[in-house]
Amino acid sequence: MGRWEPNARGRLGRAAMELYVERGFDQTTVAEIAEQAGLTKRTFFRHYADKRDVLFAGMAPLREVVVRAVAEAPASLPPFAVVSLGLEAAAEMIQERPEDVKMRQAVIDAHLELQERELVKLAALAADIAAALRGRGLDAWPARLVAEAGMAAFRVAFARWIANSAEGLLTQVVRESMEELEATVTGG
Amino acid sequence: MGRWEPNARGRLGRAAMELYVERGFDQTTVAEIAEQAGLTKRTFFRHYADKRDVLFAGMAPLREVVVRAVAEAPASLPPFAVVSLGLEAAAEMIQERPEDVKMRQAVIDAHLELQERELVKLAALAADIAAALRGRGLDAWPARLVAEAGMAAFRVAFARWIANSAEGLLTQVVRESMEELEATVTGG
DNA sequence: GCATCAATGACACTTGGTGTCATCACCCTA
DNA sequence: TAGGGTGATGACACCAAGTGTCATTGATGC
Repeated sequence: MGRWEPNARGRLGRAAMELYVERGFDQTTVAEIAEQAGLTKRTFFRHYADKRDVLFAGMAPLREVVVRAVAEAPASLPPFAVVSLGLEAAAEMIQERPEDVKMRQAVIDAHLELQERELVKLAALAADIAAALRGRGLDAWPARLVAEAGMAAFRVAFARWIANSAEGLLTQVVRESMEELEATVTGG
Repeated sequence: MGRWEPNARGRLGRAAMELYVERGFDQTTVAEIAEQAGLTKRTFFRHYADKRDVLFAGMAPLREVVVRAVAEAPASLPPFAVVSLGLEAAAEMIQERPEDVKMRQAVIDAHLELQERELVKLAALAADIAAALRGRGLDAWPARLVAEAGMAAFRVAFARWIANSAEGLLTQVVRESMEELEATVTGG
């Protein structure tokens, strides 16, 4: 038993999510989050960079999974197929907890400032993918191009999956989105 | 001669840009901007939603140009070609003042919070394009998909144009980026 | 001249976020 | 077993972004 209750970060994160869902993101102050977690405002900012960071702290493992999938994809695969593989791996991870994901997304979709943060995080993910592609020998600009285009397809697939609960597995929607992109860009 | 100097909004915008360039975005307070423009902090927020808004207020005409180009494109053109046309129209507009654009972009690239805002603005532009495509009879999800993919190619082209001053006309870089996307997605 | 209106100023207030120092439990070592 | 780090937290002051509200002021229309 420590002087402090264990898992301060986890308590803060849970308290924040509860309040964000209950009363909305901007009707929640950091002081309230900290109080609910039995801590102080200052301590909140020691665990999370800012109020929005709570919603996006879980993306780190996602990045690892995607980058590994891209790096370990068969050398014979064309770049776009490699990106597709990586993003399907992400989809697999995401769809493990559909309810949590959808609740989180509802909070994000209700606040522009959270969508801003979401977009930079996804852009960072695209940059990671591009770096992994460069590691496979692809030139910098083509790598970035195919990574960003893949992320675009992924974003649309994710939105579609969120919007339509009967949509099935996210991996499947992502794969379809990739194929549809290929078809429509080719001249469909 | 009014009680107040004319063009308060313009003065605020110019003052803000000067200070952002001179000393950096977050070393500039709204009070300083207002003072330099001969106004008060409160008046700044009557003309701009927030400190970042100054950098993105000029995007409205861009949206109009792109949406019109998409709406008026020949009916026979496939969707991706239509998006390409729209974004080339945007490129044409942007490349009219290369120095201003590059200075503005240098400020944005130096601050993550500004990149956040840039990404939502571009996402909004993609949403506008998707809406224009729906107006041409395309279904919602494919419209969004091709609009987002086109914006991805545009973003990469723009970054490439900014990074390489000898790159020539932005319209040309955008067109090449679109073609490269098509080639690489098809299986290059 | 007089009422109205739009733009600005003045001012208080909330909140996010940071800097700084004190405190307290735990651990290691002599 | 005493004592000195160490790391996490609390306490507190502080700055700057952004908002609500009311007063002021010049222009405009009647």
